[in-house]
Amino acid sequence: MQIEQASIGNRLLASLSHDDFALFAPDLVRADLPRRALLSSPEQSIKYCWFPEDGIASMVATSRDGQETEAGIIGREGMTDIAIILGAPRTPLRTFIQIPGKGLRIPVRTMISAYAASDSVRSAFNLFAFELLCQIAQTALANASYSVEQRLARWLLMCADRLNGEEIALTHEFLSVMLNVRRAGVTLAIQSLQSAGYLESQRGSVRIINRSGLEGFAKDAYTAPSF
Amino acid sequence: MQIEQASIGNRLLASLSHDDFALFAPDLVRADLPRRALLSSPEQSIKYCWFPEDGIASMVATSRDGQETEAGIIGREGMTDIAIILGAPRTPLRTFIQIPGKGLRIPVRTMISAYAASDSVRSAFNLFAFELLCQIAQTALANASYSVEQRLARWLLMCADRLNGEEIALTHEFLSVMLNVRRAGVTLAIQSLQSAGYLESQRGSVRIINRSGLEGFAKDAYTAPSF
DNA sequence: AATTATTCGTACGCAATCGTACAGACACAA
DNA sequence: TTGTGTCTGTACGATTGCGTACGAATAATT
Repeated sequence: MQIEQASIGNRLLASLSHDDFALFAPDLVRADLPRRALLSSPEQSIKYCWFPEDGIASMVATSRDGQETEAGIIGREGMTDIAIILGAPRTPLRTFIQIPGKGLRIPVRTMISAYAASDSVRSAFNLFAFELLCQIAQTALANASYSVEQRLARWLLMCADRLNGEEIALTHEFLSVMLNVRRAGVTLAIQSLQSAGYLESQRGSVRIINRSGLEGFAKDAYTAPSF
Repeated sequence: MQIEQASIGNRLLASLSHDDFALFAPDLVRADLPRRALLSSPEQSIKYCWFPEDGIASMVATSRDGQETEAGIIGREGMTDIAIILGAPRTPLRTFIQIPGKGLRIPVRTMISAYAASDSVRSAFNLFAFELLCQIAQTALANASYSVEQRLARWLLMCADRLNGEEIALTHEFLSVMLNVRRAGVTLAIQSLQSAGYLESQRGSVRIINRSGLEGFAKDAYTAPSF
């Protein structure tokens, strides 16, 4: 009944040693991650950490006046709510499912004790925390320096890195919130990338058809992930 | 000859227990932090972690095509090169001194072993790492959502939080690099904040004279620090 | 099949910011 | 004092992206 490590699609969990994994296994539960599922928010205390196996979670920075922008995304390479392992009881960041999929969840308490119990768990998770920090810093750079089209290109590439296909199921409206630009701006940007031959798009979905071209267009807004 | 904890102006170090501090004390060296001093960069491996006591260090995200934007700042509330404690051998972020001051440095090796040796050191430093992550996420939000004037206001407030006076010695040119805007844009923004009565500025320096007014102007671009 | 809700394409004027340039003000050194 | 370099104020057109709005296309529902 317990989940076997070999069956796990999340790379962070899969990379753990057998002994380390045993700290998690008894409390791991696999579950679907439906679109818009709220995994954590500033208002409520965190119950579970999630390890996505498919789909993408989005970390969003918000301000009281209603602004919100995506700071980073998390897929099968990582985990949600890094706040927990870093010892913060709450987080100012909202995390929710952007592209549905499935994943494994574990109670916060188990997460904390596993982190405390093993040096190697700590180092694996700390490293992911730092990767996340760097990703967020890149987002800050991209938001300040690059055009809407380039930021969109970056975003699509980062999504594709974390998914199985090159098909990304999202509406323009949704993308506009992530990038903090007009919905109409997304439409134009997608058209532009499409007419350059990098994408195909239908209602509610975008497909990358020329990945290297898209990378070239995004320039240094996008840097390939280290995982 | 060893530095006494009571004499320390860095809050992260000062907050450690006596025993924890003893892990650092033998290798701590106080030194000046002159303007533009490079504390770490992607190209070279990190030798020391720094604990500023006065002055401000800036973490900058860069891309090969020459864009650079500040992701976050570090003053006496924290330490530079969080990468070290999170186990990353290198960092994509450049850290350098923006406002000169002084601080304490410690060899990376000592830092790592102190982190490994004590649960309470770990939790103090992890918490700072998370605060930094949140600060960077806020920067990403600010860059995407707020005007140059508001971003400038945020930045000045964050600096003032980490300094002793309300005097901030920086040129427009320098600020323009931090915020990734035109130098002329900074001049206009400063004039605007000045004519609203929030600031005084002279060549090479800005002084906040109405802090609460400035906070009101910055709106939710700025959130007061938790330290 | 008809109706309703979502999503997308497109348009328009407007505001913010850019890139660039140049001259005046100030600071420091010779 | 005079010169030299740095810093700041200002200008102007160009460009990007915004806010808004409306209709058309596509899905979902009755």
